[in-house]
Amino acid sequence: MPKSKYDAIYKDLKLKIEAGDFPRGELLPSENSLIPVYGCSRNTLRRAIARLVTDGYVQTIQGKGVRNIFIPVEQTSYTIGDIETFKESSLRNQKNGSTRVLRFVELTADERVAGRTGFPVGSELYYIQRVHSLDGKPLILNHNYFLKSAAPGLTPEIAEQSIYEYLENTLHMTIVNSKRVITVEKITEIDEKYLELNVNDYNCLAVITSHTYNSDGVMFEFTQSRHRPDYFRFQDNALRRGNR
Amino acid sequence: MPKSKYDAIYKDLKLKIEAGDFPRGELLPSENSLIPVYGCSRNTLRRAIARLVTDGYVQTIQGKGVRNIFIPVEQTSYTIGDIETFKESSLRNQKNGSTRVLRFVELTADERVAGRTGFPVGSELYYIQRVHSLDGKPLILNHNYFLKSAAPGLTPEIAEQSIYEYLENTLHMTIVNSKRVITVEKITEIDEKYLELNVNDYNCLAVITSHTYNSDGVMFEFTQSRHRPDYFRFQDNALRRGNR
DNA sequence: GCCGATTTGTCCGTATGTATC
DNA sequence: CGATACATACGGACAAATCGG
Repeated sequence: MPKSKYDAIYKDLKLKIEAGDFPRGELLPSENSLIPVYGCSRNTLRRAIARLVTDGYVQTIQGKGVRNIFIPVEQTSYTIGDIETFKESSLRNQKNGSTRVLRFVELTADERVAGRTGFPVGSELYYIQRVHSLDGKPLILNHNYFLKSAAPGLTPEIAEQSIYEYLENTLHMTIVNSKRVITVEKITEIDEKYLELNVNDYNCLAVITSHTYNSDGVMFEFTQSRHRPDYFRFQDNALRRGNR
Repeated sequence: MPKSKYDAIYKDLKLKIEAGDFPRGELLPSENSLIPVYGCSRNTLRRAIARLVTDGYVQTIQGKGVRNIFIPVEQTSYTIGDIETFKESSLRNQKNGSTRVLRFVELTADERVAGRTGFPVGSELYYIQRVHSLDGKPLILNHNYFLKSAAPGLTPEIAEQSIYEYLENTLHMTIVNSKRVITVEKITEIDEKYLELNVNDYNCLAVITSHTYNSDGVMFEFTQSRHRPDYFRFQDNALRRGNR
């Protein structure tokens, strides 16, 4: 359900582009010709197009038009500049995702935990360790830390389903943004065990470290996601802004 | 030099935030109070703020205000959602970057090259192999393919300086966007040799594969950047758009 | 090279909706 | 409930780039 007019236009254009309704590499109909089609103002249409630009679907050239540069990509990619839960990603890829909870404990942040996560010393936290599998193959080992005061009532049962669903739908929390860092790290014995890896094969893996914020401005989650290197794929569309 | 009014406001607010002029975690002055400060319309101010949101500097909450969520980060990070050249990155980090050209050849894309790069079979290409070092330490091994028709006149001398500077300032090409994929791959003998790695230590590295487009809509560059795993850092700020 | 038509980029003012307090 | 703050939407004006005659 589109939450606004420009969002509806954005989604419609996106679908049409994905469906190949516009020739690849060519220009889309001009803004002025699309305005009557959608019955909107120019600003509204331009807002929809701006989103397509950041998605890497089109590029705009002043004086010429809007070029379709969409290329169908591997659907198996893990994430694309948006916050997406494992469950959402599984559904999008029409795969059979499953989650196993390895550990579920409550703890108080000491110096060591505080330094690692960024939570203040003394914070009451949930620490959850989970393995995400796709079609039965373990792909991701997750270490989650949730601030208990912001995400109260978490249980192992919820962790096995979807924590974000619980936070958003039951607690009505609004998740806003997530600062992520991707690095490559050495494999630990825990990784080796739960991701069924062999040091003699790959001896490192991809790690996504993220600090996630809600609309109260509190960092309520720290997560370290450890990904099997042979299945890890992270996509991005970068724009050149330069100093011009 | 700001290229527009909203860009000037964006840069000014960004600097003020980085300088700590606004209390961290608190709300910025409201839009209405900033409008007279900058002498602009509300739309223009909101456009500047929208950029700060995508940068992860602030978050906006309807009915409340704009919260400063800036956290100073490691400057050593390689890249942040923008296309940045190695030279620009070195300067930003105030490091002493240097580039060594290992190979510089012209070739015609055969089946194998075409499949790997995405250029059509028969394309005339430059193939350039380079090592980027920071403070004398080799960090990145680059395999660049440039479309000769779009980037004519490349030389090893240019490749040792900055190819993008040549493309943008001399050829007046406008670089628009770059589709990137990050993966983790096994080390090859070439990596081992030029990045001074040891298989017994790390046996894989971070790989950024990118397809870059100019304003003519032609993919003129394919590049594979192979990064030392112990120095690789990729930052990102993801926004939760969900389905709400 | 100039001119005019087309197309995107920037900016403004206003009105209305919605969430917070 | 009212005041405040951000979100959406509209319409208009002018600038800047592109392209064809």
